[in-house]
Amino acid sequence: MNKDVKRILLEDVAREAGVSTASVSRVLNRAPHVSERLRLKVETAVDRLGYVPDGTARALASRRIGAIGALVPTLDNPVFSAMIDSLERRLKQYDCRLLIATYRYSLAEEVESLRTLIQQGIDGAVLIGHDHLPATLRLFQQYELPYLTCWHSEEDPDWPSIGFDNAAPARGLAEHLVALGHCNIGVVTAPVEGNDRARARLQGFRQAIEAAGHTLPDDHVVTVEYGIEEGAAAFAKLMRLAPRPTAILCGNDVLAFGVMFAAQRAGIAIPEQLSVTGFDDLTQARFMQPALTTVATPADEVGRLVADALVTRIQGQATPHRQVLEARVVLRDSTAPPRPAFA
Amino acid sequence: MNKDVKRILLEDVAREAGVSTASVSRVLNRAPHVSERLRLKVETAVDRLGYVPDGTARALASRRIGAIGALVPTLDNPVFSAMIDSLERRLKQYDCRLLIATYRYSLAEEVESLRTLIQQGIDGAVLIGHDHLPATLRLFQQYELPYLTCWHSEEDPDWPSIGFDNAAPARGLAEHLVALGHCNIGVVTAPVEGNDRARARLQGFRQAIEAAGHTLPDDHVVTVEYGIEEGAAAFAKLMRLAPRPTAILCGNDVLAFGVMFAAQRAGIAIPEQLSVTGFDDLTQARFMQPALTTVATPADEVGRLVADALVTRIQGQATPHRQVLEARVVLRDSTAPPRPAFA
DNA sequence: GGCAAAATTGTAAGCGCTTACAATCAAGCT
DNA sequence: AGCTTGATTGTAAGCGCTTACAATTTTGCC
Repeated sequence: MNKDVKRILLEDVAREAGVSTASVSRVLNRAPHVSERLRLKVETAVDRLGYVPDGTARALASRRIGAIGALVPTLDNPVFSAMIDSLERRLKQYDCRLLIATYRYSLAEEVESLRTLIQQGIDGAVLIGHDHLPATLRLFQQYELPYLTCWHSEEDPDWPSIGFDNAAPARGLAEHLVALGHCNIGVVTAPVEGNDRARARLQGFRQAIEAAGHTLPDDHVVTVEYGIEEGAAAFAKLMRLAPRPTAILCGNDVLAFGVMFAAQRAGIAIPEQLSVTGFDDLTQARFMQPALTTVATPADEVGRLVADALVTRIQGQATPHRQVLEARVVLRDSTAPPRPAFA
Repeated sequence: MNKDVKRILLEDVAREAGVSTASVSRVLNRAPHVSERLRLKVETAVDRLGYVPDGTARALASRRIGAIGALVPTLDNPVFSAMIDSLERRLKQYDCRLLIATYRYSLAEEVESLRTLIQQGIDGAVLIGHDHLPATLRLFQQYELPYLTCWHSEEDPDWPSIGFDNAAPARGLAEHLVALGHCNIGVVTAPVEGNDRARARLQGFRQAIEAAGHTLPDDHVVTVEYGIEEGAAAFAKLMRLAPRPTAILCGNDVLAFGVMFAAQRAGIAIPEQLSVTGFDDLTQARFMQPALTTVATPADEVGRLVADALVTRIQGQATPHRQVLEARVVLRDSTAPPRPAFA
């Protein structure tokens, strides 16, 4: 928007059409009680003049922005970029734009980013996960802003959500390993602080292992940042244990890829000598050698539903407080019974 | 922003501080000619009241938005999400937000998205690549909006750019294959229409091959959409040729992954029986078995520099019309001399 | 100390649109 | 025909901030 361009204003359209500015505004905003004749006159004038409404003035006068904010830990993670991608496409259908802010898994930065977004103007916001600072909630309340969380399924009156259960499929994965006969299982997890998804998955792993009468000692749980290298490093650490774990549960696919690559390099055969599982079902997972057993997360669906629900809420209508989608275990070829007493 | 919240206005701050609204505004906007005493009074009042300025009003009055738009083909591609990620982080340092719109490689949709962004308010925009419709340029000119393109290095007075040469490293890759002794080379490319990067890479491949006195027949060039599956399908198609190519140049890493996976599945050894190259150097590339020879693209650097340059331009200062960064061939283990007369 | 120039602060007019409310008009009744 | 009712359109007051311009204060200098 430039100050020295002589722009065509709503007022000009009104003059051209021989009607009041209010009428033009009504036509433009599809208000009820507008006669066909008026609409026609205005529409003719609009494209004769090539009028383009000014979004900032509209926002100020109407207290509506036409944009929502999305706060994600990072776009580097394909599950988030996939979700954002589908969210953005859907929002477009509602003439709603998308403001993105990342916070590198720092909840404090999340609050700050949210504050900025609100201040600059958004009609609503979506957050990832269930872990947030109290200040985040307060901002939403203070500004009476519609909001949603996603990617988890916690029941919480403060946080409406659209997501899936992270613990259950994690449990499923671990039960699968236990059923195959594994009793010495290692876990690679992302840092759980401020990351309820990672925490839920870890808990799911642990529950299933302990329910089967085995244990998950502290030294069998390796926490690393997100990344293939990090997964590889975690593998190395777990392989120093004696006896070596016969299976490794990973908090996400990327860590699993790292484990698999490192195992390959170390000459450890998957799944014969080591079973490995992931979580997310990135496209790559099916193509790994062997294909990775993991959990399929509905990234596209989450994005789409979040768009629908948030827009609905912004329009003042209610939407379900909690929508739980399915995240299903996908058994492939990276898991097998442990090798009989080799380790 | 909600209509029924009784919000604290700049006027309230002015009253509380016992100064005029103009003074408050000046302090808030770090204007020159403000005494220390005034600043102190205002700042005290601001945090006593917990005042938060209204972005929409500010935007309307000042004709500045505090946001830039980014138009990308898709966020599904990790190189773009990485670039956007770094762009967003850098913009945050300038107190500038990021609006994202995707257009699924449809230039017509790109124009429409840009129009929407402009209409709703942005201070500038960044586009991917050099291929755009004339209407896109016209929008920028009509609104006198600062803009930038990235991810390419074409010299063009209409399109300032920050990127890298796509053709040169592609040529480098092909020359490398030729030097190894390959003379029957296949190419897998993304659709080149509206995608100058893909086109430049393809041209680079062709130039090097023909410069070496070989040919690149039409049936040796397979065009597929982005995706691992698509890469695998392209592999299958190329392997139906007789004699089979001894090397495959891929337009990007993801296609190369697809080729590699399919080759593995087909029992064709890389690089012994088939050399493969990618483009982008995604993290995965180094971890493939064998590690993928590819081209490292400076996604983070592009994001950072785009933020810097765009903000500078928005402030009315000039920046270089064209910045060419380095995209370097990374030789790894997926290429080798062709097997002596086996095919 | 007195005056011009520079620095600081205040006044008030917008920025371009929406919308409450008032005014007008057509239609339906008795 | 006269009145009520509801649909349509117009009037004009903001939305909350910035900034040109005017007013005021301070500073520098002779």
